[in-house]
Amino acid sequence: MIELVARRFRMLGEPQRLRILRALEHGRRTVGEIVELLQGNQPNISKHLLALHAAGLVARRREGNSIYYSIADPVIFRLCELVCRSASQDAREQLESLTQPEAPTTRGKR
Amino acid sequence: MIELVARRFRMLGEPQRLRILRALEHGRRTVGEIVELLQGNQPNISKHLLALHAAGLVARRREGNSIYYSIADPVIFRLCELVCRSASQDAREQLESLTQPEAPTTRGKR
DNA sequence: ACACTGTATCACCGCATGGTCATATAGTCA
DNA sequence: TGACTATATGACCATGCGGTGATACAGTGT
Repeated sequence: MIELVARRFRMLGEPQRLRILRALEHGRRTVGEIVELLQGNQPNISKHLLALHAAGLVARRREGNSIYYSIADPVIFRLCELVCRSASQDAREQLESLTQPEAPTTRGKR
Repeated sequence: MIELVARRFRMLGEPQRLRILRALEHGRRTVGEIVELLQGNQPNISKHLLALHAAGLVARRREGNSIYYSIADPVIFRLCELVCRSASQDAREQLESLTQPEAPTTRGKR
């Protein structure tokens, strides 16, 4: 169980994959489109897409000669939003504690 | 930005770290307590705790000779719950599609 | 100062994984 | 069938990272 959850998180733990998911946020895209969009090289993108597909995060559909990928599990974006918010807040606090070393607040001591 | 988010996800992408976080879910614990609880070896646990601390996910407080770690960012558990739900649902669907290869439903084709 | 406990650090190994190039495969069209 | 496009696969390298044992460091009590 824990292993499964960890695998999912690991899937989201690569910047390139996050970029790919973001590229799919507003609709399906073919491999080629994503490659061009991210300025990546084709085998790399393809590999990541296959991994995401194996993890059940994206769906895959052949159409003619191309293959369209799309988000299969929208929960992804909620996850990213949560992490994003929390991370940016964290960064802000760290900045504060750097600029004003004296901070007798309750929630410091990180 | 994306790099930061990815780093957070990667932090959650190791089973051992998830176990550590779970051990902290209901309150702070010392390193030794966690080591004993997870049957791990001390340097390993210590390393993970330091990493989690550097990532801002756990807080750290010295008390006498021991060091207490605690959850710094409860959003972690919301993340885990979301992933957990989605993962288990996914697993269920995969099972279904294995047992009944004929599934003319709308949401198949994964 | 010494012994003792708890935690962190160092050095090392092994492995999983991302990036990349070359190449294979599937599909389309003539 | 053959040429062409789109995607996947294989082989390879480099590297990041987790696990582990030995050891250093910090705090406490005597």
